[in-house]
Amino acid sequence: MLAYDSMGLIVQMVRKSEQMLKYIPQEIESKWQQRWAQDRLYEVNENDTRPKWYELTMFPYTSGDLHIGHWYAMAPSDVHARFKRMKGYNVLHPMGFDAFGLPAENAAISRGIHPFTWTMDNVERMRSQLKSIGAIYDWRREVITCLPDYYKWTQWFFLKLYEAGLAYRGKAPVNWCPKCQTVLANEQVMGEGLCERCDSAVIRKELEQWFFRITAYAEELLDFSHIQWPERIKTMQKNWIGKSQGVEIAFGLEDGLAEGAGSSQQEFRVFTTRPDTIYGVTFAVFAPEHPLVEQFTTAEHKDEVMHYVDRARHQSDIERTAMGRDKSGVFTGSYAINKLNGERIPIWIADYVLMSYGTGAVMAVPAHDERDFEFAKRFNIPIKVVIAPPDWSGKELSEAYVEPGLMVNSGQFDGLPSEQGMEAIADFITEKGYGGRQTTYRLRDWLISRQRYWGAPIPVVYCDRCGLVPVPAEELPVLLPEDAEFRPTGESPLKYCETFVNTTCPKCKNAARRETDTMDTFLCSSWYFLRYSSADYKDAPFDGTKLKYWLPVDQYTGGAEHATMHLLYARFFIKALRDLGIVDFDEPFTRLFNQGIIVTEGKKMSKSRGRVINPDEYVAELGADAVRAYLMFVGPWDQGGEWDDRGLNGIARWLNRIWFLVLRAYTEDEPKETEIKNLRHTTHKTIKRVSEDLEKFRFNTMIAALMELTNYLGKVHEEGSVTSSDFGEAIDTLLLLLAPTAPHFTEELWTRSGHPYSIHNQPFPEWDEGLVAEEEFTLVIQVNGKLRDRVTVPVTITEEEARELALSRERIKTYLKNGECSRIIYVPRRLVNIIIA
RNA sequence: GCCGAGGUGGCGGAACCGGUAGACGCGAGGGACUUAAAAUCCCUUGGGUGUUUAGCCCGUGCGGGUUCGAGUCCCGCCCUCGGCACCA
Repeated sequence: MLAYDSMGLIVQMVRKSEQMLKYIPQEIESKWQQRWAQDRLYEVNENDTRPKWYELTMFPYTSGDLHIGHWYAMAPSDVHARFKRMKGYNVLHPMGFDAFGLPAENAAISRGIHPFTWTMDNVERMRSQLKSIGAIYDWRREVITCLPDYYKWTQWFFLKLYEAGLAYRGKAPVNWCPKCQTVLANEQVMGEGLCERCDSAVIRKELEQWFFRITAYAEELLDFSHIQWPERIKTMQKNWIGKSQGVEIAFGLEDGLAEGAGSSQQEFRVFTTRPDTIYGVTFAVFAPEHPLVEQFTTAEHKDEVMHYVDRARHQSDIERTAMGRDKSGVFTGSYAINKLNGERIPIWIADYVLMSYGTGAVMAVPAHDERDFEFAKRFNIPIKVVIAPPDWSGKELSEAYVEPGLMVNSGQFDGLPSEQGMEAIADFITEKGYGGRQTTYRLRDWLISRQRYWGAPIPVVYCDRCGLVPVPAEELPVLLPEDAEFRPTGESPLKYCETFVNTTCPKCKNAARRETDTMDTFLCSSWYFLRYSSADYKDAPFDGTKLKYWLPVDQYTGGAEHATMHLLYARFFIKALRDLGIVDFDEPFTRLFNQGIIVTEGKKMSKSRGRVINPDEYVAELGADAVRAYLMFVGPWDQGGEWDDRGLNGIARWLNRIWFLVLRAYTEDEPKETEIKNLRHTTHKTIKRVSEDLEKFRFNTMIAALMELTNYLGKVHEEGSVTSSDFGEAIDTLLLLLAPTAPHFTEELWTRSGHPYSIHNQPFPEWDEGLVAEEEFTLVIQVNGKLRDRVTVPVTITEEEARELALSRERIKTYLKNGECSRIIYVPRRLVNIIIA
């Protein structure tokens, strides 16, 4: 036995030598990354006996540097993919770049760099940053959407959809900046309806553009029964598609008022979800841009109406529909006839009616619609109650009554509850031939035209003789000209690029002009996940055999901000391809998980506010593994989290403790059976927790479980209370459980502790339910629902024993003195609650 | 306004199906080691009270309710974040 003093000295010396053993990530991370790449450890192929698992992360836009938000998306999904890999799946987890789009063009305009150069420089930088994550990306499959090898097929898909009648040209009002000569996305229109680039007033302009007929799939897109997606996202898509059922009904136009062009129309149609209120119609309203407006406006109102229409056209959608705005409108001088009661009602135009929804005209029922009520009040139009509110005395309403009720003032339908009235009137209208039941969607067709350079050119030619001619597939790709000029005006460079515009007609070989619009980048991202299956395939967008093997995507992860755009477009695209016989599945992404956003100082990171965390310096200092683990620890992945360097230090300390634990010699000191049993129990419980957490993306609690195991093993190490082999087994388990999270760190420790390379080819540990099972539990004893005592008891305890034990406890007895025990509640494996009156 | 998510210590967050609130980590305080600092290790850490290793009271945004028992369920509010915006 050593004396205490010298014992202390030895401990000191050991501690000192440990410091020399310190975990230095810089020495191991690049080493293993190189080794894995050299050994093609993560390259995957189709000839594999394991079941396939396609785990996809939304590819990043090539905006510049990768920031911590990218890591927050990439690292946890890689952990999940690695977990699946260790669980015995043949895992495809690819990476690529969404490379077309506005920012590249803006950089070109403001800094004189060609968009291609700007984008590819960003790709280079982002790729090397991505490599530092230590993910299992199979880089042979990289996809970059702005390369001709890729966009050739984007164009090919366009042609396919065109042939199928799913792509068409049409006019659509858009946000148009007269100065920039470009269409603006809603988000590019600033508050007052000004262009974000040049501050000019944005107007609404009718432009001839290309559309995809996504509305043809509206009904099928509402069916989520074959995919496992978050409720949140499904609800958002449902609301976005906005199905509503009602009736379309014709109103007559009063004769003799129309003056305009020859064949004047005798009626018009409106859509309503409330046919039960049709007797309460006191006016009709048309959208200002409705084509009939000109026809039925009377001479004396012409000036006023034209003025209003013109004003509406100069307002953006945003401005026009801004909340809290007073209703505006003008009377046209014409009247319509309500066919059900023969009443004559004035026709107005107002900008609260949208041309893009329903028929562009509404029957207004001020008594039972808030907007119509407001409008009627403003212009002194009668308000006629046809659905009686409860306890209605026949008085005027102070606000619209929109709830169901009994029908009044409705002719033969009086007395019917409004729900029945809807059906009765719908039937009546159908019988009389006035109209019929109709389903309407809020969803509009997908506008894919962009008046910009940096996108895939729409492969179409306009010929004076042959008209619109699609470019034959063999002539693809229609290449973007390299020599386009970027003028600060923001005008579409293609329009002014003679060498691009001037071409020959594929049909008649005479001079013709190319379409100068390019395609929305959401098109590129609607099929990139197909390309990963065979990224270098030359004869088609993908190799059919490989596609069949990998697709659909088993697990997709990405931000919830894509709920109604990318995720909906991709679903549509796949359904369209399926109907064209190009793919044989219905949905692109079987499972979906949305991660939250990582914030600093409680706010979203934004480049403009200088609040962006760059991961590089943290990776350089503490290692990618620490950053990976930290990002998963900050909070539930779907809720995002707060970036705090101090928390990152905590993770680094934890990894250090594991480092010592594994490499420091273990000495047995009288191993005890109970301790060995306890060790196995704890280890297996952790395997279970970690496996279940990983499966469900609950990364934060998974890390906590591993920390607990580490702390426990630390104690065991100090006490030497189990055999060396038992301890070694537990350490191996810890490393295996940690391997998906900290791939470099665990590979180093795995090989250092004498195991053959590579830990990542090891199966994930399995737990033994028998070892997980508890032998004891803490029985809680409550009196009147308040915790008063607890005892550790065997799980085999019977109710009778538990009751007796509870009542026999000294502490409980003191409570029993104060009153009669009226009842005892026993919850197995939990508690005894004694009720004292 | 509507839809969705959320509100728990000084902070990030745990808590299965209604059953021990605060796991795990950060931060803070104290101690050990050190000439010193860093690093590391140990102890304490929701608030109050107390005879200070017992015990008791309060406590999960606010107000009610259901229940033997509520962070969890119900009703009514308040606040934060994300999305959508006159959809007939």
